[in-house]
Amino acid sequence: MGHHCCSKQKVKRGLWSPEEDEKLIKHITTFGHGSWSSVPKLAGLERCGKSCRLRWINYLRPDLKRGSFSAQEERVIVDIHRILGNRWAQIAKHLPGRTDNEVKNFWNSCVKKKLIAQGLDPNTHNLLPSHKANNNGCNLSHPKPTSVFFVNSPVKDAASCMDMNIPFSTLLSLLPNDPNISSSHFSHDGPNIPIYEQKNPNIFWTTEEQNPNTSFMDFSMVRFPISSPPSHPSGFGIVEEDCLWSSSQLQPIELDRQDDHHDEMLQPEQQVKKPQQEIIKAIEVEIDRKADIILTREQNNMDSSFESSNFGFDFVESAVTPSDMYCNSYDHGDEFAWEYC
DNA sequence: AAGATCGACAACCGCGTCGGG
DNA sequence: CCCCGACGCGGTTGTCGATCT
Repeated sequence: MGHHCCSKQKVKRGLWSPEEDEKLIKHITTFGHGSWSSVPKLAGLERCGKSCRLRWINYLRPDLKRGSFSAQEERVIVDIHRILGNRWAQIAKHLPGRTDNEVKNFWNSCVKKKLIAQGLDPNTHNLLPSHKANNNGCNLSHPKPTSVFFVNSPVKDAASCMDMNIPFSTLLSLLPNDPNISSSHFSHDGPNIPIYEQKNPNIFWTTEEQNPNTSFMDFSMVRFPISSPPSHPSGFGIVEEDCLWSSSQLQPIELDRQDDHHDEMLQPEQQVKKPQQEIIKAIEVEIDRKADIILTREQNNMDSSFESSNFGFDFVESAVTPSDMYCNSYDHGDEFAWEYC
């Protein structure tokens, strides 16, 4: 039985033999792949085009980096995953020589387990409910730290945080349309920037007024509470999806929507109508740019203590420190450690 | 030594998107 | 505007070697 994608052909399945690899390499290096559907026939392979493509991309490509992931690569993966969720192809783009499949496998077999062992939900990068319960009030049953989360050295200077500002707008393509979410109040550190409030009482969530200890991600001037609810794997299911902010100009961009209550805060000239696809594209570009910054910083600052950063201290702190939990942080050589008690 | 289990990773499957006819 | 094929992506399954019992 052939694949549904190439039912007319007799195709072989399963692992590739060295002979098949050789044929495919020879064909592609000579002629290029062109249309993948025609590759099997031209290369003399009894495989479907899809299988050839996968074999080439994931295994035979000459620019692939083989071998296990470095600690640096691991950190990059965790950092980008925190923003993007399971968007393996996007993550892999920022790890030269690595494929989406490789990143995905590495995540599932290794990183995921590490995060769980640290009491973190691998989907949201927040503390697991069981750990929250165990750690409430620093009770006597846990006189010592129960888990330590090592993060790359935090940034202490605002300039770095500014550089590392996570594209607030980039998050939005990932967001669910959650009726429980509204932009309920605004911060005035700079331009009118909304801070969103999760209304679902079942979800752990605070606002600045409610709890002064609440952590915020600092995206340039955008203050963004990130005790993220589990409504989205990326952990950012907290912003109304139809309203975007340009990270460069910090202007809200309204998507097609009539009943939007954000209008009251916008000057008419600030309201920019754009097709959603166009905005999503722009967001993708911004994701790439920011992820490149992350990668560059990882590469440049492996040995420094307080100069390197993933997303900056605020980001990491808020990602792992719910406001109702007591946390200690301390310098741990070239890493920074959080201990939950 | 042999079978069971586990982990890593290769490969497959199904679905969404895009572009050409 | 619709259809269809190609492609890309993420989730899942399969395979195989290592380790355990």
